[in-house]
Parts: sequence; structure tokens; C-alpha cells
Amino acid sequence: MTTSTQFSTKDRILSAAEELFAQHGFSGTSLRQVTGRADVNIAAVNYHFGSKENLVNEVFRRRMDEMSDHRLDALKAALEQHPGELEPILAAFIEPALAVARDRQGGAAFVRVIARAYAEKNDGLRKFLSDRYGHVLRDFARAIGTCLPTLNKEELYWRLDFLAGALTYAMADFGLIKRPTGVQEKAHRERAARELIRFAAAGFKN
Amino acid sequence: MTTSTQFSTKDRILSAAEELFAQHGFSGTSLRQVTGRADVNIAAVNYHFGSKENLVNEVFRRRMDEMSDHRLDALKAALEQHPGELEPILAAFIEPALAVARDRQGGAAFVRVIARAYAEKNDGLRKFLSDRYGHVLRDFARAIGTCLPTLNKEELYWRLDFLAGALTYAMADFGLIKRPTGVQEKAHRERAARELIRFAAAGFKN
DNA sequence: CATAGGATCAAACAAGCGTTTGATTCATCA
DNA sequence: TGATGAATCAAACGCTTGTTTGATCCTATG
Repeated sequence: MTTSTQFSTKDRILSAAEELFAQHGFSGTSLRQVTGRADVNIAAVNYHFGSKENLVNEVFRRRMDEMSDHRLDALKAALEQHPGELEPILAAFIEPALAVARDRQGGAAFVRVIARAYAEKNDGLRKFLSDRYGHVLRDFARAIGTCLPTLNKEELYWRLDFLAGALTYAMADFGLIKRPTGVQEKAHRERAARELIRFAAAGFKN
Repeated sequence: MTTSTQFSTKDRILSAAEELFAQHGFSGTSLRQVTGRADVNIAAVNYHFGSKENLVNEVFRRRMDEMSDHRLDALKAALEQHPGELEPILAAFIEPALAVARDRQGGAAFVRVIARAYAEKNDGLRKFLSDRYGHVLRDFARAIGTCLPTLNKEELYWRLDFLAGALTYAMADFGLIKRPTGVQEKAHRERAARELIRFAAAGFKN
């Protein structure tokens, strides 16, 4: 099959897997659950992806590539338009996570999948993420560093870790802040981004 | 068996489960792995705990009770000895997590288990945690609130979520800060606590 | 010492797992 | 139109899962 009027089998598997991984984790999700939700034969996973592990990686690649590109674009724009300012850099880091969370259908699930990736000590996956997206974090570290020249490198990395933790946790709706019924998911996440930018900016500046 | 010169079968199972859950997650850990490491018959888990799910809950209860008590004691002391100050309250929240991480053997694994608990959308476990330990978070929220009376309640809860996220993430060694070889685990975690208290204090104060 | 009952054991259970097979459908192109 | 190969299918593969069984060991109590 080259094209299709609807979503391809491959895409349906990826979307179903994304949602289920977000809900039940990687090892907590069976391929039969995935193919059941995608309305696809069980053998299709191994046909299109080779193995369950490859499917996990593909679920990541599909959204992380997009999110990382947006982050780097936003960082470049922030450095050009607001040189020396911290908040635009933090926004460039935080808002694409928000965007991927609300953009496409099922994107909300992906944020939770990211959180899971950190929790699962799946070393293969972590190496995959570090190899493929480590440079994004390094670029942000450099940008923040030139913005706060008195901050030494170790402290900078600690705070970047705190930011990543808070972002992951908040975006995934893990905490005690439950989205009030009646508040739209989109408005909720925008609020989260706004609050986090303020919180982190204060923390970075000391 | 009422007493034992060594650790009881029940304790050995709990410790082995804790370490393995930290490494491979709940659904990623089989009871045969647990009983293998604990050097115990496979049937012992269901005999002593009833089911795998109960074992998961027990692994939590064992350390969370201790950590929550320490947090509340430290909070009380902070309010008495440093009334109106924010940093001691944050320290009361952060340091017991550090303590449980270094105190007993295998405690380090538990911090990673906590992180996992939030990532797993295991609703039974999350309800268990919320029912049993929700009052701890509420006490801290109240203490911080009287400390920063201009901060409205919603913002306060957002920031408490950010703190919890950053704490979980940093303590579990998820981020890019890898403990340098040669630096003791204890020193590494103390550094984490110190940096996080400063970061969060600045964030809370705005 | 006899015995009751908690603790441990090897073994098996049905169910679910990821993966593979070989046949069959279907669209494409010579 | 008939051939080619990708895509899909039902079915089965061997293996692991959590749990249960019934026998056996061990220790504390009468």
C-alpha cells in the first residue's frame, strides 16, 4: 500500500500504542491490546515494526522529532528577538511540550509516554533518547549559560534537571492539581506552561 | 515463624521487590524474579501477601509511612523554630526523601519506585497513595500558604506540583546530571537537596 | 512426647505473552 | 490479463505469567 484515504495500518498501530503506553506503560501493554484498539491483526506489528521494542522506539520518534525541532526553532527565535533574556528561552523549552500535547489527536497521551520513558529504566530506550535528542538539551544549557554568566556549569545543569522534572510531572497531570471539570484541557496546559515559566525563571535567577 | 535471627521471608521479599520494581517497574517485574532474588519459593508471595498487587502496596507502605512521619515531624519543628521562613519548610519536605534514600540498605531504590508510582497510571495505587498520604501534602500547602500570604491557593498548588516533580526526577537520577564516578551517592544526594531547596524557594517567592 | 498449625516446598494450572508461519487477499504494472 | 509482491489474515508456536494445590517441614504449645 502506498497511500490510503484513511490512516494507514502503521499509523493506527502507532496511535493506539501511544495511548495504551501512556495508560499502562510499555511492559504493561500487550500487543494484543494495541492491535485490538487499532483494529488490526496481531501479526501486523511484527510485520511493520519487527518487534515490540522497535514499536516503542517508533512511538517516540514520531513525536520527539517534531517536538525537538520546534524547541530548537523557538530557541533560535528567542535568541534573536530577545537576546540576553531568560524567560523566552524557558518558554522555547516548555511551550513545544505543551504544543505537542494539544496539537494532534492523541498527542496528550504522548506527554505521559515521555514521563514513563524516564521512569522505565529501559536502558535501550534511554540511550536512544540521549543519542538522538541530547544535543537539544545541550543547546538550551548553552543559551541559558550565556544568559546567566555568573551561574556555574554544575548549578546550571542541576536546575535544568529540576525544570525537566517539573515539566514532565506537571504536563503529565501526575500531581495533586487535578484539572477542574469545566476547564478545557488546552486552557489547563497553557496555565501550566505560564506558571512553570515564572517558577523556573525565578529559580534559575536565584 | 514469629521471630528470626535473620530477615524474615516477608522482609526479604519486600526488599527484593523494591529493588526490582525500581529497576524494571511493576509490570516489568515478575514474581519469579522477586522470589529468585529473595531466595524464596514462588508460592511465598501469595502466601504472605495474597497477590502481586498487594505486594506492590506493601512495598510502598513500608517506606512511605516512615518518610511521611519524618516529613511531618520536620515540618512541625520548622514551624516552631523558624516561624514565617520558607526554606525550612521546603527542607522539611525535601530532606526526608533524601534520608529515606540513603538511610537503609536498598532505600535508594525506593526513591525510584516512588517516581514509577506516579508514572504508572495504576489507579488503584494512586488512590491508595492519595487516601493514605494526601494529608501530608495538605499540611505543607497550609504551612507554605501562611508563609507567603499573598500567594493565592491555585498558584500555591501549581508550585507544589513543580516541586514534587523536580524532587522526584532529581532524586531518582533520571536527568542528565549523572553522578560523577568518585562522588559518593550520599554527597550527590545532599547536593541535590541543597540545590533544589534554593531553586524552589526562589520559585515560590516569585 | 504428641500434635496442631504456620511456613515452605515442588509441581502444576489456565491464561496471556511476543513472535512466526503459511495461506490468502489485493493493488500494481508489464 | 496475468503475474508479482506487498499487506493482511487465522492459527499456532514455545514460553512466561500470576496463582493454586496438596504434601512436607518445622516449631511452639498442651
